[in-house]
Amino acid sequence: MSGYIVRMPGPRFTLDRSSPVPLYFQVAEQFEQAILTGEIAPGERIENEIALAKDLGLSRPTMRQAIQVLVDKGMLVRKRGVGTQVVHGKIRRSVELTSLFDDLSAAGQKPRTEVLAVGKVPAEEDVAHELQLGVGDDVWSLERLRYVGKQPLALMHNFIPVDVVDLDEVDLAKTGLYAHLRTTGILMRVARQRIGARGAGADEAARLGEKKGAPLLTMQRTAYDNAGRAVEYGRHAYRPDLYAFELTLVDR
Amino acid sequence: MSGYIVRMPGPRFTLDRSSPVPLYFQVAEQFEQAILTGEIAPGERIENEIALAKDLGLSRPTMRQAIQVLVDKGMLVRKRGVGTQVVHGKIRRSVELTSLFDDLSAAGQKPRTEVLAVGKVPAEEDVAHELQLGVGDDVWSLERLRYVGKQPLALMHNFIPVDVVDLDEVDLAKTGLYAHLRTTGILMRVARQRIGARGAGADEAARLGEKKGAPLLTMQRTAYDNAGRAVEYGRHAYRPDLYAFELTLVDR
DNA sequence: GTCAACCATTTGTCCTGACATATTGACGTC
DNA sequence: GACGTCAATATGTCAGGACAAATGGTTGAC
Repeated sequence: MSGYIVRMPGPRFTLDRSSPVPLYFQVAEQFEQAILTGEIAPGERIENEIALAKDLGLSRPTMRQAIQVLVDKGMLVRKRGVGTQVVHGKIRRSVELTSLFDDLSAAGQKPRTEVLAVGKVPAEEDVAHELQLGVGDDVWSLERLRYVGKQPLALMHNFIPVDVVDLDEVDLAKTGLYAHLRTTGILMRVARQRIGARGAGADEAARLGEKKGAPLLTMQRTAYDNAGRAVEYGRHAYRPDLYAFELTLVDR
Repeated sequence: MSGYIVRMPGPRFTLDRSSPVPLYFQVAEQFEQAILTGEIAPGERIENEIALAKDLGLSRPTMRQAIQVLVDKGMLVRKRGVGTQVVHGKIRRSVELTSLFDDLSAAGQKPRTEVLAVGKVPAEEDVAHELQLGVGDDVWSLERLRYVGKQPLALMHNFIPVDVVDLDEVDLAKTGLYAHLRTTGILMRVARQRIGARGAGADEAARLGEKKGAPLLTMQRTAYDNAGRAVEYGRHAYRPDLYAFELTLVDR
């Protein structure tokens, strides 16, 4: 035998076939836990698909689907003829379809949001173009300033078509915009982002506690729902000393 | 019947079963072409999986796999009980495991690279950490300045473990670093990136034709090969008026 | 006329089975 | 001892079938 073989005949992997959670997902979740806790070490090979499937009483396609989930997340790497092993390096969360509010909440920090302005405005040309509307059509305009502790972190400006949601009755200081959209049944499936940088304007600088011309990290995002309809367009500016985008790329 | 049904019984979809290219990939490629050329319009529903599989003489799993490729790219959206349709909005390339050189070449522009310094240096702490080496171990250090036309665009600093590749005999002014790594059999499968911004230092500013303190877009990337071994760590700075990162996020 | 229940459609999940292909190590020959 | 060949192993691809679940329209009852 070459090198050490694997543990993980799956001593405490449990499957609930009566659960509505798909089997492949149950397996993927438990594998992810085992990797994150270090129970399966980085670089370690896991057992082959067929044996794993047999151990868990699953078919090979289902087992493959479970492994694929983690491969897509960049936690596992497959090598034909060799096996599947855990990637080295600490795992970072990849960019997902969530907002900064979710990010910070998950990180255990205390984000605070100040709503600067909410209201309906006629869409300018770029907004109309991104949201697939006509120039001058009414859209919600939402400007917010986000803090972490006492530090201003991000200046966010969102535009939403008026027929998507009604923002008047929402306390956006307490609820994240994306969280609210989710509760109303708006599911965002695809988003296109553009990340760049530029110098701060005078007004931005004042809001963010920076000087005019100070470097800002910028992000523009257009999000689309299930039906391919554009539901949100946002232009945001971040203080680069407090925020950065991390992402994991996987080549397939 | 609701709405219009679909074209695309696949008049000129061709499959080559003797080709080494997987069938699902052949189908995905031709579908992608049809979408990019507008032959299948945004918002349009495509035929259901079973009918498509039958038309092309494939099994449903294979057909699903083909569609999944495009769903992962954010070009198609599936809805259970309804069907699969083309996403609205123009499709942008998502971030992939390629370098700026590839990006610009593909865009038809003429990138030029000036090699500022190549050599072996002892790894500093952060470099050693990212590359899973000891502090002081020799690594290749590669500094390059990239131009588009006469405009300096990016200042790039890469670090590569000495046992991964020999950079002495390579003309890095003509060959992209990633392209060279690929030709030597180094395949990068996973990369973790961090995108941020900061003000330019005096030396950077001079190199990039900017003023000291001017906003720069920064990217740090650590790439891992098949075996999960760290093969490259790079710290790069971009002129934000000439470059931005675009990416497509897909929620699954 | 309104609303609930039903049903057809379509994707989601899961199974069994088979063969192809890349990789690695062991064996055997020179 | 060095090198090429072969076999074992593991993932990659593909087929065909079955049932579950969500969606949206239609039908029927009130």
